[in-house]
Amino acid sequence: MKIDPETLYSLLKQIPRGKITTYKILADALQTKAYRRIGQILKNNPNAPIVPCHRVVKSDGSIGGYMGKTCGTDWEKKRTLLIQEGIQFDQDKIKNFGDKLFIFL
DNA sequence: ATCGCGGCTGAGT
DNA sequence: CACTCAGCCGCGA
Repeated sequence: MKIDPETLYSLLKQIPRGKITTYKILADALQTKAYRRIGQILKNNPNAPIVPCHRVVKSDGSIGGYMGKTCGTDWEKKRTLLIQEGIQFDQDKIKNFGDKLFIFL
């Protein structure tokens, strides 16, 4: 089954400031296993402004990548951006990761 | 149709 | 805890 980008974007937009989510969660919310597919959509995301890709991280708490050209190529800046969102970083991993996780109910 | 790749994940070593 | 391997889905060659 193909993933509906709109659905993916909708979920991302629901993420409140200071919260984050993972590919796994998104995939689960979409009822799919195409974790990677999600990443590819994000990098291709035509809705960069409404899709906070930087709020999507890997399940282990690291950023992962999100090098979408519309999202910016500066990985380091993203980390800083998240910090401004209220997320605390431990080197290249998120601090209190599980606590910041936003689950789609 | 097959192969390989990509912002990955989970289990195993 | 760090690294490796295999599985997952969609798309282009």
